[in-house]
Amino acid sequence: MDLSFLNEPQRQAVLQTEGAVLVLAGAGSGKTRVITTRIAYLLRQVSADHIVALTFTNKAAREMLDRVVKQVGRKKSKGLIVSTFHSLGVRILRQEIERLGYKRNFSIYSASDQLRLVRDLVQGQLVEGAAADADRVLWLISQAKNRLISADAYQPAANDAYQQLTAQVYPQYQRQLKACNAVDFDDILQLTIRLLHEFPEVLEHYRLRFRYIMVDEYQDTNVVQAQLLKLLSSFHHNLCVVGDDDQSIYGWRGADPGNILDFGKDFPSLKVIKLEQNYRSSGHILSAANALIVHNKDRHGKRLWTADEQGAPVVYRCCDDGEDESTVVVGRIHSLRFKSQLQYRDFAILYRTNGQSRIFEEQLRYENIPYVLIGGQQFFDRKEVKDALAYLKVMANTQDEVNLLRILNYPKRGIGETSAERIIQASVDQGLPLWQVLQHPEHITELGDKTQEAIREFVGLMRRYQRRLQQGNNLVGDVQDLFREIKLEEELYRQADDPQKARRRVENLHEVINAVSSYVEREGQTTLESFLEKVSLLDRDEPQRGSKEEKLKQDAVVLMSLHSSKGLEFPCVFLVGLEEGTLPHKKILEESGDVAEERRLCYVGMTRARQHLMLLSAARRRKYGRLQPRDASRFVHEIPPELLVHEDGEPVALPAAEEEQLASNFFSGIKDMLG
DNA sequence: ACTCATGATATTTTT
DNA sequence: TATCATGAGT
Repeated sequence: MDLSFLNEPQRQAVLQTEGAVLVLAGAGSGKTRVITTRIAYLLRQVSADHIVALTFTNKAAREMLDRVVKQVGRKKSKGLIVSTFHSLGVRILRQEIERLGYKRNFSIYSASDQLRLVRDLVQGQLVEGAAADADRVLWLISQAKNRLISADAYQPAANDAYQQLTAQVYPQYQRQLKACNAVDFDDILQLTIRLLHEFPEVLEHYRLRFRYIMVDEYQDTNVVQAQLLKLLSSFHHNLCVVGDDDQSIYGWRGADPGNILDFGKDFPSLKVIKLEQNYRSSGHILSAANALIVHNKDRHGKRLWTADEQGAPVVYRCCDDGEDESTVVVGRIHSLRFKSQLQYRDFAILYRTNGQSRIFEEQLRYENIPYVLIGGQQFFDRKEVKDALAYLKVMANTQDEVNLLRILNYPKRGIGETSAERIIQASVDQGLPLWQVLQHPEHITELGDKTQEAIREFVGLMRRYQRRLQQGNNLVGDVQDLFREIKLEEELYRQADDPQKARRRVENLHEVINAVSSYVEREGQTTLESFLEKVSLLDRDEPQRGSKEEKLKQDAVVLMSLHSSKGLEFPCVFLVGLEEGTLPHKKILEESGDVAEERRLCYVGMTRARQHLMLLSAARRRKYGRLQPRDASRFVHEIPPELLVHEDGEPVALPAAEEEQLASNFFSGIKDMLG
């Protein structure tokens, strides 16, 4: 096998197939290439179904699989598992979950489904000192699950009212989920672990099968995932993890950088390989990034280098205010686009919080520059989308009471809140699931004739479509007919105050149908269940309209948060809002004090840049309507001045030389067009 | 059941 | 400043 296209450490990482291996892969060091080549190399010795590669996003998984298929062909890669942790978990659960008392058609609850459940539970509780704050409770439950703390084992701190409330709600929440035959995101991993722990034959099956395990972005794993890996690799012990401790930016979500720092403790015979040669950024950019990250303690320690040129210097500029900052950035985009022959899509504006995008959007729109915004409110979080999906979810799992209640009277069909209350009461009294109770509205006393009729009609509708969908020969058509019959579109027009908004919502509704349609086309799958599973695992990168992937293809300036920029690269990056209180963020300074993670975030942003990197801050900024003075971020000061060109508020207009260059490029462009 | 006004609140968000 | 959730009023 030809490995000459790899550098020495890369080659080592590929060839070291046995035992525990930690590949410390710096930003832009070609780690995806290493992983895919490693898989290809393994495939020469073992069959595909003994190899599993885990990633964090579906997109990464898809890309990885594509590349492997390209290298070794479809036939040899058949049976290879390349998936996210969660997909692997669901796969195991669909097979084995009945052992834990769930049914195989369990639903996966989204954040909003969860929130609805918790809200109802919290309302029933009144703990002193805790306002009924479902968000916070849900967050605490999730944190607990991420640490593998079960409902019974949860120990609230005596002085924390929220934790006490959580202690009350957590077990109830878990019971409710089970009653709905539903699992939440954290459960997917948690329950998988439970299966492996409690049923040795299940563990035996998988640990025997998985002879070689590889993990990407290992710095982002949490305790549960680390444990899962330990279990799965406990027979063959061939576990290769790839990651970069300097890019660990999801600590707040339960990711434990300790996993990558202490990996050797669990695997004493560990081989460590460092990939430090960078193939992405210019020398200046790497020097500045290295200079920043050395301020962190507790790291494996890496120094990125490049064989390429030093390139353009990294520029820092302190602007007057936010407005000024946006003008400078947009002005620079204009000039660089001509000077360096860049397209719009080669520029990225990165910020700490999504709220910072607005001012740049305004400026870009004013200058007629196309842009795409990544992040913010997600497609599947929109109300109209959730409502539409709720119908489908209930058809797939009639025990899904959260969604059943959501659609019971939407669109309005004459089952008001009081009626709903009575139905719920009846369900509790009779000890039957809601769906059962609804089958016989006449058994519920106190329900008016009209309401009973409405319920009968609703149930009839649901069963009719359930039957159609189960036949499964026209998924798209069935969904379309359903939405038409319940008049969802009309409802959207009726609700909205302005027609603009309504049209946008209807469009989103159509996108749901498109999503079904493109899913059927792509996967050749036609069951409702499999579609819902895909959607629930938040495969937002499914190349449908509005996805991150699709957006990045257009020729438009990209705006996004630092978090969502990880894994991407751009010829030219603007890192904006480099101020104390924003990056590092105020909340961090006040609460966890984990400045190191903020520094890593800044580092991630800087290392996205290939040729041009500009850091910006503003001396004053409008915040919540008030103009506040701001200090430049400590991170700016941590980069030695000789690695950074400090550019002070000189006029935004182009210097004459650039003007000239611009004109000459313009003319040569015209010449090209004329042939 | 729907509208309107008030006030609290304002990180990041791979699955 | 913008948004959203909540509660009073129609």
